[in-house]
Amino acid sequence: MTPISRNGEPTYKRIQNVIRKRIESGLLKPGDAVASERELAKMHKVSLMTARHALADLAREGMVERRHGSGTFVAPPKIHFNKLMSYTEQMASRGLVGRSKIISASVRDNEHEIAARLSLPSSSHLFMLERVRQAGDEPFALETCYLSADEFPALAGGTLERGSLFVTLEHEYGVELAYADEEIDATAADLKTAELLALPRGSPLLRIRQLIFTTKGRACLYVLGLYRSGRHTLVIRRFR
Amino acid sequence: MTPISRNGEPTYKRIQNVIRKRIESGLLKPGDAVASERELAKMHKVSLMTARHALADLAREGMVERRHGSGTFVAPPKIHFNKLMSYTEQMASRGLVGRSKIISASVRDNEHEIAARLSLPSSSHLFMLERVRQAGDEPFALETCYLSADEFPALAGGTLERGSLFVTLEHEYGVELAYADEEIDATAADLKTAELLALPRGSPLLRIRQLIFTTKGRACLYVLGLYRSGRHTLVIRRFR
DNA sequence: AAGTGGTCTAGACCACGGC
DNA sequence: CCGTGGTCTAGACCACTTC
Repeated sequence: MTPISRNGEPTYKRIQNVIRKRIESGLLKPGDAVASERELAKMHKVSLMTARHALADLAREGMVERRHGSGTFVAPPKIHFNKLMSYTEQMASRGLVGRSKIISASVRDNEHEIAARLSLPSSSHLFMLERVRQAGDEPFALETCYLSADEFPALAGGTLERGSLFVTLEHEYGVELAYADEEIDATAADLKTAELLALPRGSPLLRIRQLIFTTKGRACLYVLGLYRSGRHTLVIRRFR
Repeated sequence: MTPISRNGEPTYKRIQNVIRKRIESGLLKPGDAVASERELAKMHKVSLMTARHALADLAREGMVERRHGSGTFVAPPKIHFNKLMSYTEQMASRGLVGRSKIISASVRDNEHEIAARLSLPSSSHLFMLERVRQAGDEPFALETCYLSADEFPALAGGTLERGSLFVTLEHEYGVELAYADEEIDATAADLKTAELLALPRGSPLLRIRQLIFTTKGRACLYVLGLYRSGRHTLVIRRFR
Protein backbone atom coordinates (compact mmCIF):
# COMPACT_ATOMS: atom_id res chain seq x y z
CA MET A 1 0.00 0.00 0.00
CA THR A 2 1.25 3.43 -0.75
CA PRO A 3 1.83 5.16 2.58
CA ILE A 4 0.47 8.46 1.33
CA SER A 5 -2.81 8.70 -0.50
CA ARG A 6 -3.20 10.53 -3.84
CA ASN A 7 -3.83 13.97 -2.45
CA GLY A 8 -0.69 13.83 -0.34
CA GLU A 9 -2.45 13.54 3.02
CA PRO A 10 -0.77 11.13 5.43
CA THR A 11 -2.93 8.20 6.48
CA TYR A 12 -2.78 9.05 10.17
CA LYS A 13 -4.10 12.52 9.47
CA ARG A 14 -6.92 11.09 7.39
CA ILE A 15 -7.87 8.92 10.36
CA GLN A 16 -7.68 11.92 12.67
CA ASN A 17 -10.00 13.90 10.44
CA VAL A 18 -12.58 11.14 10.47
CA ILE A 19 -12.54 11.17 14.27
CA ARG A 20 -12.47 14.95 14.47
CA LYS A 21 -15.55 15.20 12.27
CA ARG A 22 -17.41 12.70 14.40
CA ILE A 23 -16.67 14.83 17.45
CA GLU A 24 -17.35 18.21 15.87
CA SER A 25 -20.63 17.05 14.39
CA GLY A 26 -21.78 16.01 17.86
CA LEU A 27 -21.98 12.34 16.91
CA LEU A 28 -19.41 11.70 19.62
CA LYS A 29 -19.82 13.64 22.84
CA PRO A 30 -17.31 14.34 25.63
CA GLY A 31 -16.74 11.19 27.67
CA ASP A 32 -17.71 8.86 24.83
CA ALA A 33 -15.24 6.16 23.89
CA VAL A 34 -13.37 6.54 20.62
CA ALA A 35 -12.49 3.46 18.56
CA SER A 36 -9.45 1.71 20.03
CA GLU A 37 -6.10 1.45 18.27
CA ARG A 38 -6.87 -2.09 17.17
CA GLU A 39 -10.34 -1.22 15.92
CA LEU A 40 -9.02 1.75 13.95
CA ALA A 41 -6.24 -0.39 12.49
CA LYS A 42 -8.76 -2.93 11.19
CA MET A 43 -11.29 -0.33 10.02
CA HIS A 44 -8.76 1.65 8.01
CA LYS A 45 -6.59 -1.34 7.13
CA VAL A 46 -3.45 0.16 8.57
CA SER A 47 -0.87 -1.08 11.03
CA LEU A 48 -1.25 -0.61 14.75
CA MET A 49 1.50 1.99 14.86
CA THR A 50 -0.33 4.19 12.36
CA ALA A 51 -3.61 4.01 14.23
CA ARG A 52 -1.67 4.72 17.39
CA HIS A 53 0.00 7.74 15.80
CA ALA A 54 -3.40 9.18 14.94
CA LEU A 55 -4.75 8.81 18.48
CA ALA A 56 -1.59 9.92 20.28
CA ASP A 57 -1.50 13.06 18.17
CA LEU A 58 -5.16 13.85 18.81
CA ALA A 59 -4.52 13.42 22.52
CA ARG A 60 -1.60 15.81 22.31
CA GLU A 61 -3.80 18.55 20.90
CA GLY A 62 -6.39 17.94 23.61
CA MET A 63 -9.15 16.56 21.43
CA VAL A 64 -9.21 13.14 23.14
CA GLU A 65 -7.95 11.69 26.40
CA ARG A 66 -6.16 8.37 26.65
CA ARG A 67 -6.48 6.15 29.72
CA HIS A 68 -4.05 3.31 30.04
CA GLY A 69 -5.83 -0.01 30.21
CA SER A 70 -9.19 1.56 29.66
CA GLY A 71 -9.50 3.31 26.33
CA THR A 72 -9.53 6.58 24.44
CA PHE A 73 -12.31 9.06 25.17
CA VAL A 74 -13.54 12.35 23.80
CA ALA A 75 -12.09 15.13 25.98
CA PRO A 76 -14.33 17.79 27.50
CA PRO A 77 -14.26 21.02 25.49
CA LYS A 78 -11.36 23.21 26.51
CA ILE A 79 -11.89 26.70 27.78
CA HIS A 80 -9.68 28.88 25.69
CA PHE A 81 -7.30 30.68 27.99
CA ASN A 82 -4.87 33.33 26.92
CA LYS A 83 -6.27 33.40 23.42
CA LEU A 84 -5.61 36.34 21.15
CA MET A 85 -9.05 37.56 20.11
CA SER A 86 -10.37 40.76 18.62
CA TYR A 87 -12.91 42.78 20.55
CA THR A 88 -15.59 41.53 18.17
CA GLU A 89 -14.60 37.92 18.82
CA GLN A 90 -14.44 38.41 22.59
CA MET A 91 -17.94 39.78 22.63
CA ALA A 92 -19.23 37.07 20.33
CA SER A 93 -17.76 34.38 22.59
CA ARG A 94 -19.95 35.76 25.38
CA GLY A 95 -22.99 35.92 23.14
CA LEU A 96 -22.87 39.70 22.86
CA VAL A 97 -22.52 42.08 19.98
CA GLY A 98 -19.62 44.48 20.26
CA ARG A 99 -20.35 48.14 19.64
CA SER A 100 -17.72 50.74 19.11
CA LYS A 101 -17.42 54.31 18.00
CA ILE A 102 -14.59 55.61 15.87
CA ILE A 103 -13.08 58.69 17.48
CA SER A 104 -10.44 59.38 14.89
CA ALA A 105 -8.71 57.81 11.93
CA SER A 106 -5.63 59.39 10.48
CA VAL A 107 -2.19 58.84 9.06
CA ARG A 108 0.75 59.99 11.15
CA ASP A 109 4.44 60.06 10.46
CA ASN A 110 5.71 61.26 13.79
CA GLU A 111 5.17 58.19 15.98
CA HIS A 112 8.80 57.21 16.14
CA GLU A 113 8.55 54.98 19.17
CA ILE A 114 5.64 53.00 17.83
CA ALA A 115 7.25 52.70 14.41
CA ALA A 116 10.26 51.24 16.16
CA ARG A 117 8.13 48.68 17.95
CA LEU A 118 6.71 47.66 14.59
CA SER A 119 10.25 47.38 13.22
CA LEU A 120 9.55 50.15 10.72
CA PRO A 121 11.69 53.17 9.83
CA SER A 122 11.34 55.92 12.38
CA SER A 123 9.18 58.25 10.28
CA SER A 124 6.98 55.67 8.55
CA HIS A 125 3.43 56.55 7.70
CA LEU A 126 1.32 54.93 10.37
CA PHE A 127 -2.40 54.54 10.16
CA MET A 128 -3.87 55.38 13.56
CA LEU A 129 -7.36 54.44 14.60
CA GLU A 130 -8.97 55.47 17.88
CA ARG A 131 -12.11 53.69 18.96
CA VAL A 132 -14.27 53.72 22.06
CA ARG A 133 -15.60 50.30 22.94
CA GLN A 134 -19.02 50.12 24.46
CA ALA A 135 -20.99 47.65 26.52
CA GLY A 136 -24.58 48.59 25.98
CA ASP A 137 -24.46 52.36 25.88
CA GLU A 138 -21.69 52.66 28.44
CA PRO A 139 -18.18 53.29 27.14
CA PHE A 140 -15.67 51.05 28.90
CA ALA A 141 -12.49 51.25 26.85
CA LEU A 142 -10.46 53.42 24.55
CA GLU A 143 -8.40 51.51 22.05
CA THR A 144 -5.84 53.11 19.78
CA CYS A 145 -4.23 50.98 17.13
CA TYR A 146 -1.38 51.64 14.76
CA LEU A 147 -0.27 49.84 11.65
CA SER A 148 1.75 50.55 8.53
CA ALA A 149 -0.23 52.79 6.18
CA ASP A 150 1.98 51.71 3.29
CA GLU A 151 1.39 48.03 3.87
CA PHE A 152 -2.36 48.34 4.36
CA PRO A 153 -3.40 51.21 2.07
CA ALA A 154 -7.13 50.58 1.76
CA LEU A 155 -7.66 50.92 5.51
CA ALA A 156 -7.22 54.66 5.28
CA GLY A 157 -10.20 54.63 2.93
CA GLY A 158 -12.42 53.87 5.90
CA THR A 159 -13.66 50.32 5.48
CA LEU A 160 -13.68 49.91 9.24
CA GLU A 161 -16.95 51.57 10.06
CA ARG A 162 -18.48 48.31 11.10
CA GLY A 163 -15.95 45.63 10.19
CA SER A 164 -13.51 43.98 12.56
CA LEU A 165 -9.92 45.01 12.05
CA PHE A 166 -8.77 41.41 12.57
CA VAL A 167 -11.16 40.15 9.93
CA THR A 168 -10.05 42.81 7.48
CA LEU A 169 -6.38 42.01 8.00
CA GLU A 170 -6.86 38.28 7.75
CA HIS A 171 -9.28 38.24 4.84
CA GLU A 172 -8.48 41.32 2.75
CA TYR A 173 -4.73 41.22 3.25
CA GLY A 174 -4.09 37.55 3.91
CA VAL A 175 -2.21 38.35 7.11
CA GLU A 176 -2.10 35.40 9.51
CA LEU A 177 -1.97 36.66 13.06
CA ALA A 178 -0.12 34.37 15.43
CA TYR A 179 0.49 35.87 18.84
CA ALA A 180 0.69 39.08 20.82
CA ASP A 181 3.08 40.27 23.49
CA GLU A 182 1.30 42.42 26.01
CA GLU A 183 2.47 44.80 28.71
CA ILE A 184 -0.11 45.40 31.36
CA ASP A 185 -0.12 48.01 34.09
CA ALA A 186 -2.31 50.59 35.76
CA THR A 187 -2.49 54.28 35.05
CA ALA A 188 -4.66 57.30 35.78
CA ALA A 189 -7.09 58.76 33.26
CA ASP A 190 -5.91 61.94 31.57
CA LEU A 191 -8.35 64.66 30.56
CA LYS A 192 -9.14 63.39 27.07
CA THR A 193 -9.55 59.77 28.12
CA ALA A 194 -11.66 60.75 31.10
CA GLU A 195 -14.05 62.61 28.82
CA LEU A 196 -14.30 59.84 26.27
CA LEU A 197 -14.99 57.25 28.94
CA ALA A 198 -17.24 59.52 31.00
CA LEU A 199 -15.03 59.24 34.09
CA PRO A 200 -13.51 61.63 36.59
CA ARG A 201 -10.00 62.64 35.70
CA GLY A 202 -7.44 60.53 37.54
CA SER A 203 -9.61 57.42 37.65
CA PRO A 204 -7.59 54.20 37.64
CA LEU A 205 -7.41 52.50 34.27
CA LEU A 206 -6.06 49.17 33.19
CA ARG A 207 -3.55 49.81 30.44
CA ILE A 208 -2.69 47.11 27.93
CA ARG A 209 -0.07 47.64 25.26
CA GLN A 210 -0.31 44.95 22.64
CA LEU A 211 2.20 44.15 19.94
CA ILE A 212 0.67 41.65 17.54
CA PHE A 213 2.80 39.38 15.38
CA THR A 214 2.11 37.38 12.23
CA THR A 215 2.90 33.70 11.82
CA LYS A 216 6.13 34.78 10.16
CA GLY A 217 7.16 36.61 13.31
CA ARG A 218 6.66 40.13 11.92
CA ALA A 219 5.13 42.72 14.25
CA CYS A 220 2.26 44.18 12.25
CA LEU A 221 -0.08 45.89 14.69
CA TYR A 222 0.30 47.90 17.85
CA VAL A 223 -2.67 48.50 20.12
CA LEU A 224 -2.88 50.68 23.21
CA GLY A 225 -5.94 49.91 25.29
CA LEU A 226 -7.24 51.80 28.32
CA TYR A 227 -9.92 49.98 30.27
CA ARG A 228 -12.26 51.38 32.84
CA SER A 229 -11.79 49.76 36.20
CA GLY A 230 -14.71 47.74 37.44
CA ARG A 231 -16.13 47.31 33.96
CA HIS A 232 -13.42 45.12 32.66
CA THR A 233 -11.17 42.49 34.13
CA LEU A 234 -8.59 40.58 32.23
CA VAL A 235 -8.56 36.85 32.88
CA ILE A 236 -5.53 34.72 32.23
CA ARG A 237 -4.17 31.35 33.22
CA ARG A 238 -0.52 30.71 33.91
CA PHE A 239 1.14 27.33 34.11
CA ARG A 240 4.00 26.14 36.24
CA MET B 1 15.76 -7.41 24.47
CA THR B 2 13.55 -6.30 27.30
CA PRO B 3 11.89 -3.08 26.20
CA ILE B 4 12.06 -1.56 29.63
CA SER B 5 15.29 -1.48 31.61
CA ARG B 6 15.52 -2.66 35.22
CA ASN B 7 14.54 0.60 36.85
CA GLY B 8 11.35 0.83 34.79
CA GLU B 9 12.48 3.71 32.62
CA PRO B 10 11.45 3.39 28.97
CA THR B 11 14.34 3.25 26.54
CA TYR B 12 13.25 6.33 24.63
CA LYS B 13 13.28 8.36 27.84
CA ARG B 14 16.71 7.10 28.69
CA ILE B 15 17.90 8.30 25.29
CA GLN B 16 16.20 11.65 25.83
CA ASN B 17 17.93 12.10 29.16
CA VAL B 18 21.32 11.48 27.59
CA ILE B 19 20.62 14.20 25.03
CA ARG B 20 19.10 16.53 27.59
CA LYS B 21 22.17 16.27 29.78
CA ARG B 22 24.45 17.03 26.87
CA ILE B 23 22.44 20.19 26.19
CA GLU B 24 22.05 21.32 29.79
CA SER B 25 25.74 20.81 30.53
CA GLY B 26 26.56 23.13 27.64
CA LEU B 27 28.29 20.37 25.69
CA LEU B 28 25.72 20.96 22.95
CA LYS B 29 24.82 24.55 22.23
CA PRO B 30 21.78 26.01 20.41
CA GLY B 31 22.10 25.40 16.69
CA ASP B 32 24.38 22.37 17.12
CA ALA B 33 23.31 19.19 15.40
CA VAL B 34 22.03 16.36 17.57
CA ALA B 35 22.78 12.75 16.60
CA SER B 36 20.43 11.61 13.84
CA GLU B 37 17.77 8.94 14.28
CA ARG B 38 19.99 6.36 12.59
CA GLU B 39 23.03 7.29 14.68
CA LEU B 40 21.05 7.11 17.91
CA ALA B 41 19.58 3.76 16.90
CA LYS B 42 23.05 2.30 16.38
CA MET B 43 24.56 3.93 19.48
CA HIS B 44 21.85 2.70 21.81
CA LYS B 45 21.18 -0.53 19.89
CA VAL B 46 17.50 0.21 19.46
CA SER B 47 15.21 0.29 16.46
CA LEU B 48 14.74 3.37 14.36
CA MET B 49 11.22 3.93 15.69
CA THR B 50 12.50 4.11 19.25
CA ALA B 51 15.23 6.60 18.41
CA ARG B 52 12.65 8.55 16.45
CA HIS B 53 10.26 8.55 19.40
CA ALA B 54 12.95 10.06 21.60
CA LEU B 55 13.71 12.89 19.18
CA ALA B 56 10.11 13.64 18.21
CA ASP B 57 9.20 13.93 21.86
CA LEU B 58 12.12 16.23 22.63
CA ALA B 59 11.08 18.39 19.69
CA ARG B 60 7.54 18.57 21.05
CA GLU B 61 8.74 19.98 24.33
CA GLY B 62 10.85 22.55 22.50
CA MET B 63 14.27 21.21 23.45
CA VAL B 64 15.33 20.46 19.87
CA GLU B 65 14.18 21.46 16.41
CA ARG B 66 13.78 19.03 13.55
CA ARG B 67 14.38 20.04 9.93
CA HIS B 68 13.20 17.68 7.28
CA GLY B 69 16.06 16.54 5.08
CA SER B 70 18.59 18.34 7.18
CA GLY B 71 18.75 17.07 10.73
CA THR B 72 17.88 17.66 14.35
CA PHE B 73 19.34 20.69 16.11
CA VAL B 74 19.44 22.11 19.60
CA ALA B 75 16.70 24.75 19.85
CA PRO B 76 17.43 28.25 21.12
CA PRO B 77 16.47 28.63 24.78
CA LYS B 78 12.80 29.52 25.14
CA ILE B 79 11.66 32.59 26.96
CA HIS B 80 9.18 31.42 29.51
CA PHE B 81 5.91 33.21 28.90
CA ASN B 82 2.90 33.04 31.14
CA LYS B 83 4.76 30.95 33.69
CA LEU B 84 3.50 30.68 37.23
CA MET B 85 6.40 31.77 39.40
CA SER B 86 6.74 32.92 42.97
CA TYR B 87 8.03 36.38 43.70
CA THR B 88 11.34 34.85 44.73
CA GLU B 89 11.59 32.97 41.44
CA GLN B 90 10.64 36.00 39.37
CA MET B 91 13.36 38.04 40.96
CA ALA B 92 15.90 35.25 40.62
CA SER B 93 15.12 34.93 36.91
CA ARG B 94 16.16 38.56 36.52
CA GLY B 95 19.27 38.05 38.58
CA LEU B 96 17.90 39.90 41.59
CA VAL B 97 17.22 38.97 45.16
CA GLY B 98 13.65 39.51 46.28
CA ARG B 99 13.12 41.33 49.53
CA SER B 100 9.88 41.47 51.38
CA LYS B 101 8.51 42.53 54.72
CA ILE B 102 5.81 40.66 56.55
CA ILE B 103 3.06 43.07 57.58
CA SER B 104 0.83 40.59 59.31
CA ALA B 105 0.27 36.87 59.73
CA SER B 106 -2.88 35.60 61.31
CA VAL B 107 -5.63 33.01 61.21
CA ARG B 108 -9.07 34.19 60.20
CA ASP B 109 -12.37 32.43 60.06
CA ASN B 110 -14.52 35.15 58.61
CA GLU B 111 -13.30 35.24 55.02
CA HIS B 112 -16.33 33.54 53.54
CA GLU B 113 -15.82 34.66 49.98
CA ILE B 114 -12.22 33.56 49.86
CA ALA B 115 -13.02 30.26 51.55
CA ALA B 116 -15.57 29.68 48.81
CA ARG B 117 -12.99 30.34 46.13
CA LEU B 118 -10.76 27.75 47.78
CA SER B 119 -13.69 25.32 47.82
CA LEU B 120 -13.62 25.25 51.62
CA PRO B 121 -16.51 25.52 54.08
CA SER B 122 -17.58 29.10 54.54
CA SER B 123 -16.07 29.60 58.00
CA SER B 124 -12.86 27.64 57.58
CA HIS B 125 -9.76 28.74 59.38
CA LEU B 126 -7.68 30.56 56.84
CA PHE B 127 -4.08 31.51 57.33
CA MET B 128 -3.59 35.03 56.04
CA LEU B 129 -0.22 36.51 55.24
CA GLU B 130 0.36 40.11 54.21
CA ARG B 131 3.69 41.04 52.72
CA VAL B 132 5.15 44.14 51.14
CA ARG B 133 7.43 43.33 48.23
CA GLN B 134 10.40 45.58 47.72
CA ALA B 135 12.74 46.44 44.89
CA GLY B 136 15.80 47.83 46.55
CA ASP B 137 14.38 49.85 49.41
CA GLU B 138 11.28 50.93 47.51
CA PRO B 139 8.06 49.08 48.22
CA PHE B 140 6.23 48.27 45.00
CA ALA B 141 3.58 45.72 45.91
CA LEU B 142 1.33 44.49 48.67
CA GLU B 143 0.54 40.81 48.48
CA THR B 144 -2.01 39.12 50.70
CA CYS B 145 -2.30 35.36 50.53
CA TYR B 146 -4.76 32.95 52.05
CA LEU B 147 -4.62 29.21 52.50
CA SER B 148 -6.20 26.56 54.68
CA ALA B 149 -4.79 26.75 58.19
CA ASP B 150 -5.97 23.20 58.85
CA GLU B 151 -4.21 21.78 55.85
CA PHE B 152 -0.95 23.64 56.39
CA PRO B 153 -0.64 23.90 60.19
CA ALA B 154 3.07 24.62 60.57
CA LEU B 155 2.81 27.82 58.52
CA ALA B 156 1.10 29.59 61.37
CA GLY B 157 4.24 28.87 63.36
CA GLY B 158 6.08 31.46 61.31
CA THR B 159 8.56 29.58 59.16
CA LEU B 160 8.08 32.14 56.42
CA GLU B 161 10.35 34.83 57.71
CA ARG B 162 12.72 34.42 54.83
CA GLY B 163 11.56 31.32 52.97
CA SER B 164 9.50 31.29 49.80
CA LEU B 165 5.90 30.20 50.29
CA PHE B 166 6.04 28.18 47.06
CA VAL B 167 9.13 26.34 48.22
CA THR B 168 7.55 25.59 51.59
CA LEU B 169 4.39 24.25 50.01
CA GLU B 170 6.20 22.16 47.45
CA HIS B 171 8.92 20.79 49.73
CA GLU B 172 7.42 20.66 53.21
CA TYR B 173 3.92 19.68 52.19
CA GLY B 174 4.54 17.87 48.91
CA VAL B 175 2.01 20.06 47.13
CA GLU B 176 2.55 20.15 43.37
CA LEU B 177 1.41 23.49 42.01
CA ALA B 178 0.11 23.33 38.47
CA TYR B 179 -1.54 26.52 37.31
CA ALA B 180 -3.20 29.72 38.41
CA ASP B 181 -6.26 31.57 37.19
CA GLU B 182 -5.81 35.28 37.48
CA GLU B 183 -8.19 38.22 37.33
CA ILE B 184 -6.48 41.48 36.54
CA ASP B 185 -7.87 44.97 36.75
CA ALA B 186 -7.04 48.45 37.98
CA THR B 187 -8.05 50.04 41.23
CA ALA B 188 -7.24 53.05 43.38
CA ALA B 189 -5.08 52.84 46.51
CA ASP B 190 -7.02 52.94 49.77
CA LEU B 191 -5.56 54.54 52.85
CA LYS B 192 -3.82 51.51 54.28
CA THR B 193 -2.34 50.42 50.97
CA ALA B 194 -1.23 53.94 50.16
CA GLU B 195 0.68 54.11 53.43
CA LEU B 196 2.32 50.74 53.03
CA LEU B 197 3.42 51.53 49.51
CA ALA B 198 4.33 55.14 50.27
CA LEU B 199 1.91 56.53 47.70
CA PRO B 200 -0.77 59.22 47.64
CA ARG B 201 -4.21 57.88 48.35
CA GLY B 202 -6.13 57.14 45.16
CA SER B 203 -3.04 56.28 43.12
CA PRO B 204 -3.76 53.75 40.38
CA LEU B 205 -2.76 50.21 41.23
CA LEU B 206 -2.64 47.05 39.19
CA ARG B 207 -4.73 44.46 41.03
CA ILE B 208 -4.14 40.76 40.46
CA ARG B 209 -6.28 38.13 42.12
CA GLN B 210 -4.67 34.74 41.82
CA LEU B 211 -6.25 31.38 42.51
CA ILE B 212 -3.56 28.73 42.44
CA PHE B 213 -4.34 25.06 41.75
CA THR B 214 -2.47 21.84 42.39
CA THR B 215 -1.83 19.20 39.77
CA LYS B 216 -4.90 17.43 41.08
CA GLY B 217 -7.04 20.44 40.24
CA ARG B 218 -7.58 21.55 43.86
CA ALA B 219 -7.50 25.28 44.56
CA CYS B 220 -5.05 25.62 47.44
CA LEU B 221 -3.90 29.22 47.56
CA TYR B 222 -5.49 32.60 46.96
CA VAL B 223 -3.35 35.67 46.47
CA LEU B 224 -4.43 39.27 46.17
CA GLY B 225 -1.69 41.49 44.78
CA LEU B 226 -1.68 45.28 44.48
CA TYR B 227 1.11 46.65 42.34
CA ARG B 228 2.30 50.19 42.16
CA SER B 229 1.88 51.63 38.69
CA GLY B 230 5.07 52.47 36.88
CA ARG B 231 7.14 50.16 39.05
CA HIS B 232 5.65 46.98 37.76
CA THR B 233 4.26 45.82 34.45
CA LEU B 234 2.89 42.42 33.80
CA VAL B 235 4.06 40.79 30.58
CA ILE B 236 2.14 38.05 28.90
CA ARG B 237 1.92 36.41 25.51
CA ARG B 238 -1.35 35.30 23.98
CA PHE B 239 -1.69 32.96 21.04
CA ARG B 240 -4.28 32.90 18.30
C1' DA C 1 -9.45 -13.29 31.21
C1' DA C 2 -10.19 -9.97 27.83
C1' DG C 3 -9.31 -5.59 26.09
C1' DT C 4 -6.81 -1.36 26.34
C1' DG C 5 -2.91 1.75 25.79
C1' DG C 6 2.58 1.93 26.15
C1' DT C 7 6.75 0.34 24.38
C1' DC C 8 9.55 -1.86 20.97
C1' DT C 9 11.53 -4.46 16.70
C1' DA C 10 13.66 -4.64 12.05
C1' DG C 11 12.94 -3.52 8.43
C1' DA C 12 10.65 -0.40 4.08
C1' DC C 13 9.80 3.61 0.83
C1' DC C 14 9.15 8.61 0.24
C1' DA C 15 10.26 13.70 0.39
C1' DC C 16 13.44 17.02 1.30
C1' DG C 17 18.09 19.52 1.85
C1' DG C 18 22.78 20.29 0.94
C1' DC C 19 26.86 19.18 -1.49
C1' DC D 1 24.13 11.89 -4.73
C1' DC D 2 23.69 10.75 0.15
C1' DG D 3 21.96 11.56 4.61
C1' DT D 4 18.11 13.47 6.87
C1' DG D 5 13.48 13.33 8.82
C1' DG D 6 8.37 11.59 7.79
C1' DT D 7 5.46 7.82 7.14
C1' DC D 8 4.34 3.01 7.41
C1' DT D 9 4.22 -2.34 8.12
C1' DA D 10 3.15 -6.54 10.75
C1' DG D 11 3.99 -8.18 14.13
C1' DA D 12 5.62 -8.63 19.68
C1' DC D 13 5.44 -8.26 24.87
C1' DC D 14 4.24 -5.53 28.96
C1' DA D 15 1.25 -2.80 32.22
C1' DC D 16 -2.99 -1.48 33.36
C1' DT D 17 -8.24 -1.48 33.96
C1' DT D 18 -12.45 -3.75 33.99
C1' DC D 19 -15.23 -7.54 34.61
